[in-house]
Amino acid sequence: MARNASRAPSAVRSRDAAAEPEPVRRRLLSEATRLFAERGFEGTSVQEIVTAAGVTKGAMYHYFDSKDDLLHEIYGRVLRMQMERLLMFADGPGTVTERLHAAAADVVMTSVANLDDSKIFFRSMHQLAPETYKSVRAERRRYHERFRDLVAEGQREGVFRSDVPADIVVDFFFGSVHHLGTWYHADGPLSGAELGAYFADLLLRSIAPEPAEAGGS
Amino acid sequence: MARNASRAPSAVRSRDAAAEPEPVRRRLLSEATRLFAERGFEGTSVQEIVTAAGVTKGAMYHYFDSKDDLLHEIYGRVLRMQMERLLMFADGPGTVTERLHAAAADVVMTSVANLDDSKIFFRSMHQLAPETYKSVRAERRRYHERFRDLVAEGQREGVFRSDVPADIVVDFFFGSVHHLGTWYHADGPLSGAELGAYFADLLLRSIAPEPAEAGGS
DNA sequence: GCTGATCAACCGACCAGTCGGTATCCTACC
DNA sequence: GGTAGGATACCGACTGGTCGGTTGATCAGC
Repeated sequence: MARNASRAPSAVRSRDAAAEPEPVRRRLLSEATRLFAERGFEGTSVQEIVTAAGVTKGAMYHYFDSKDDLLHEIYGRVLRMQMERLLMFADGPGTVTERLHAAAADVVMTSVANLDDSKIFFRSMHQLAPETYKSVRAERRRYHERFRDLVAEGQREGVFRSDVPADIVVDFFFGSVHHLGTWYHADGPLSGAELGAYFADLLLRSIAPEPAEAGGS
Repeated sequence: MARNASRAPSAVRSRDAAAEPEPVRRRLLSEATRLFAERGFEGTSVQEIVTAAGVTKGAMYHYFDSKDDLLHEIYGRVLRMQMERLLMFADGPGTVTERLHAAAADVVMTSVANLDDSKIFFRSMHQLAPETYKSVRAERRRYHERFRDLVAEGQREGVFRSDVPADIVVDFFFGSVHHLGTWYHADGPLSGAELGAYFADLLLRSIAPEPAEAGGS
């Protein structure tokens, strides 16, 4: 399994660390990510991936069960990272408005920082085997639910409007986030942080309560 | 024998329109749309498409230059329809707020009414040949630009906030729209019209100017 | 000298596109 | 009103090539 993936056998193994900055498994993952983002999952052959990583198919099938498994691993990494960061903000300090703003801006920033992952996610997810596909969707759903709970919390407190279901707000917002891969360019005039600020701002404004508007229940 | 697939030709060709509800070309397009949405472009073989349409490959290559061309035709139909509807609202009567709201709600409704097209669009666009890809993107850009001009018009009039660039507002909104295909289900509790109303409302609110807040120019 | 890591050659399945052929219809001229 | 001749619509076997995955051999470190 992923035995050597995490820890570098510092001493003898690869004596010159610079010669092989990434172990084979990791190199396969990052090259596959790049190629899948560029040409799609079906448009990339296993041969292209292993050539890019400087190994042969035998090495790839030593570390991964299948091409499908490779894609699944890419998804797993992204999902774990995003969930971890969301929890950090959602369960952190501050008002619900501040926490939602921070989480929203953060997911935009990490999405543009890992734009290849964003491109792959929705373009290739349906290529996974049905079972794998389901597990990825389930994890994705858990993420959305935590985000939705944050919105619902603000609605209960009365700091967000309640006349739009929290689920719809979340789908609305994440549609925008997930589509960054189709138009954002890192070499454009807009940094990830700036874009995150804009997006978080648009989200918060769209669910801000009416300031005047007499009435309530 | 696929001869019996379409009953008509025996007597008087297909003067009786009901005998063959869809001509071959149209049947190929609609079956291809369904299958591309279900399995992706690369995941669908030409053989599967023609079998579903009840014809053979010869028929498909009689009407289309290539598998690529088939996808291009699907895109062309969608793009023409959407642009036509956008212009109807954007150049129609009403205040800029009313026109933007109507256009936004409409594009959501037509997207869920043709959900297969939505699914295909961003999942398979990059599979097109480079030249075809460019022309589709160019037409898509023209659509976005018209929408952006509508937002910019409201900003100039002062009925929308100007502290978020109109381009970003449009990318934000269309991200949400384009992702409907990944989560919306026609048999869910939410009709296309309801969803359109919610989305258009979220958009309009996100760019509504500060009501109180002394000072704006 | 065993074990995990990696290689190179290979295989069966599949796929987009081609091509020679057939059936039906349209037009025009007799 | 019969028919020749061209055009249109469609068939289905075939081809050249690619792809995911397998296998037996080899290499390097303990």
